[in-house]
Amino acid sequence: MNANKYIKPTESELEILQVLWTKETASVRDVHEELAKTKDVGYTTTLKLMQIMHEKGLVKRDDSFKTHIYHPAVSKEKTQKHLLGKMINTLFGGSPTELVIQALGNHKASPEELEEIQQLLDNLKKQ
Amino acid sequence: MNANKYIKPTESELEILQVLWTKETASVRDVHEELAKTKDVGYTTTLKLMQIMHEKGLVKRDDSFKTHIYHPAVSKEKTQKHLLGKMINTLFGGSPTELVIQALGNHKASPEELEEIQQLLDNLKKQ
DNA sequence: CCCAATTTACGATAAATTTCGTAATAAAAA
DNA sequence: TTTTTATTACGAAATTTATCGTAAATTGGG
Repeated sequence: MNANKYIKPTESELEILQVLWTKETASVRDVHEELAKTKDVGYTTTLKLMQIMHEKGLVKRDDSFKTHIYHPAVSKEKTQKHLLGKMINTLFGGSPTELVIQALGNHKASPEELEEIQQLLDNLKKQ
Repeated sequence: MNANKYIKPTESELEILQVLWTKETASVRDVHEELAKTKDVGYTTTLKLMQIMHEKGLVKRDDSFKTHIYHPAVSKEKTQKHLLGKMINTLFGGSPTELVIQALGNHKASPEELEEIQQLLDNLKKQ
């Protein structure tokens, strides 16, 4: 039996996942150099975090070479869904609509994006 | 001079703010009884958290009576905006549209709510 | 006034997260 | 082979967050 319990990534772990979702595959150094662009942090800190993420099952790795190669073990979509759901509950009183309105009201979207949302909305209305 | 720096509420602090935003004004006991409905936690824990929130400037209080009366010092809207913005950046690659699509796709909304979003969308398109 | 009940203050501990130093290991270069 | 460099492993410290027990203060009822 696989418990398969959802593990909530911490703030720092999310930053690392972001990099891995983009690169799909990366060494600790790859990830660290990416993080170092926007953050002042030591190499071994990133290493340690990625090791912990491996223990938690947030990432997989190929350690058949000296330089281990990591890749995400949780999908971006599932993680987005979980954390979004949580935010809707703790910050928007359980109303996804309230969140959508805030998001659209406060953050600019291009006409193309608005059209994309329109189509999704049309689909939802049909059902 | 007032630094006026944004303070990110922790998970627990957000739960308390939720209550205060709804009740507008509340004693520690009021808040605690609300939290206790869904959470197993001691009274002094809630008290301590609210005291810390007061130090941080997240809540204000009237302590001219024995039972102190608290109320939020940060608005729901501003807090939503901040945390939503952060989530858009760290989890949705900076695209509010991606977030909206996730939210609408994964969380049911009523026809009335869809209509509300439609109207907002129409307004945004006009500009 | 005195007692019981409620509330705040305070401090200590626990738990989770982040940080990094040092040593061991492996690989590459000289 | 010897030396240098890069990487991982490990453990400990620092930081942040959450928890609660105990004591002091305040209030209202008897």
